[in-house]
Amino acid sequence: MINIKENLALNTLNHSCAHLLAQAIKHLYPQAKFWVGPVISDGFYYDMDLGDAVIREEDLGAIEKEMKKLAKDGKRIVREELSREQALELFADDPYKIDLIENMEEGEVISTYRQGDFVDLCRGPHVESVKVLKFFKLLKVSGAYFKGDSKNKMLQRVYGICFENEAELKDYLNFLEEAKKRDHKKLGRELDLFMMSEYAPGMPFFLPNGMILRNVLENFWYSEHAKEGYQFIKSPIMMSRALWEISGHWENYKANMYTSAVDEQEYAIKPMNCPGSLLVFKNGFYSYKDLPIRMGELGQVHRHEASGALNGLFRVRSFTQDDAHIYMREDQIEGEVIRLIAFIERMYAVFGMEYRIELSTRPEEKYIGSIEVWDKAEAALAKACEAAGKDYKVNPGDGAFYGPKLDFHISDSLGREWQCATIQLDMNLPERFDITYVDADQSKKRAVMLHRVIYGSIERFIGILIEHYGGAFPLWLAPVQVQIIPVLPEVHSSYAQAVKERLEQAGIRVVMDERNEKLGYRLREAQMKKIPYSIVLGDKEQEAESVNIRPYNSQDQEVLPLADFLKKLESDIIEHK
RNA sequence: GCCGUCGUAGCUAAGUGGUAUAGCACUUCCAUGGUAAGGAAGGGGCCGGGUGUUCGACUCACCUCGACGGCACCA
Repeated sequence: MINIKENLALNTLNHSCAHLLAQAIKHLYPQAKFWVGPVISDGFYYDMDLGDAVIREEDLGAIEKEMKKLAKDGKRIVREELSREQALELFADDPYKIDLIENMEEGEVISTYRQGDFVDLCRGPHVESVKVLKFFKLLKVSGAYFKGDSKNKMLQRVYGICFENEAELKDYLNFLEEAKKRDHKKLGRELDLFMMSEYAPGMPFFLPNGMILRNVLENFWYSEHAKEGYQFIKSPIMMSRALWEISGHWENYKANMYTSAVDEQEYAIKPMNCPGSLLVFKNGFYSYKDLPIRMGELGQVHRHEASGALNGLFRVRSFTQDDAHIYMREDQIEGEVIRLIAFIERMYAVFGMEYRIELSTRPEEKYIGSIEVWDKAEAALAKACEAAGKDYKVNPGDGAFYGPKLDFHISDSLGREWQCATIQLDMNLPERFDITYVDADQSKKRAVMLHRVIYGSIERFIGILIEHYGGAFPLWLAPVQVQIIPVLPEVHSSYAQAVKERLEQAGIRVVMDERNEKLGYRLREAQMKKIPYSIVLGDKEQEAESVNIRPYNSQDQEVLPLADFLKKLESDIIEHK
């Protein structure tokens, strides 16, 4: 996917288009005061204060029209440089621009760009003339906090995007169309995967079809983790306040926790799985030879996320982390992380997903532990990436307060990125829970702890998969794998039933549609449900003990002996096709 | 939480100050079909919830719940 911000020509074009937007808005809403209008990866936006006026989605057409008119006029875009005093005078009636000017570094060149009757404070660069701004589209409106701070007043933001030619714009609009078609909320309803209820906002209900998908993913997860030497646990959903005080969640995370009083004791529903895992580790007694201990848990957590943050399966209040905590010696960090990177890569490859890694390092101010330990931990993560032959981008200061982390961003079939897997070193909880092992010299040593997830959250990952595959799941994941359609239900049902049982015995998820409907009608439904294989059974098939197969989204028909078809299904499923 | 939009049948939507429509789905009947919709009849609604204005509210106002697009949040 194209990143407008990183493409110099498109960046400039979009930046100029933001100015054109502001100019058009100034014409239509003369009271408008402007804050900033930067370029982003998907175009540009401009933040503004319109007083009491409100721009709605339906007003965008009129603004676009004004923009086209101005672009056609073809005014040149002229750069002017001026002194601080001149700038303050020029924007005297605009408190937002004054704010910008006053926050500029002493000695910084102050420049403006003028096009006809509109002038804006700006570093540039810009295109020569508004004439080249032809292929743009205003996309959405929203509120946005002044300076991005929720304590501040909310401004209005208009988003748009601009391209160099018609075809590129069209491609982009098609991409938006396609993304909309794949919306997991829509497909989740159409394919009966999950539902939401106003009685449990942000807490998805899995329907039978979605439950199959989920079970397949979980079973795959368990078996792959078993191969990697993981042990599995299940810790309670609800634990006493005393535990959360030890972990620090009571102090730092209480606002997002669901709590309840039981027998006059306070309890909290777990927002994270680590404390439960730590209790299990402490329940044992480990020698240096036992480490690393890899302790996995598909743990359901609840977090009271802000109402406005909820979004289908992507952001929920109840979700299941495919969590694991690895307890080890300091000298094992690098090897363990290398192993994890390979493991994560293997898991994602099954879904045909590429990924890139970001390394987040020690925060500037709020962090625990010594700089030496941080440096060591960061170096271990970086070294592991290098040893694994993986490029990574450093996010300075973006680590958690308790340790540095590696984040994995996967890209789906539309090129959109999602942060899923994460590997986090934790220098905090082992202290708080006094996690130790016995070393070779009989002394107690502090164990190092790693948190990691691969799917991230099962719910969210399912949402991503739905959009990634557009609801057309590969055979091994599909809730229904084969739809059997007897040509004449009354005549061919017994053969169809025999085929169904044969497939079921082999563990294939199969349904039969013996409704009294036309063949074309039933076939159409099977296609709309995106079932990988529709098989049609009539006289010919019955006589030859064969099946007539039509794969999803294909016009092709193939006739195979039943036994061959079954063999093909079984091997494809094993290979996660 | 904030800004904006929205909430009518299982789904997608239309609609008006006088208790409501369509398509798909569903049920029944007819049609007995070979690769994307055969025909007919029928059932189905606290018009998200509450309060108010009104002779009368699905429609107007206010409150509330929920959803969606962003913002903030995602230690």
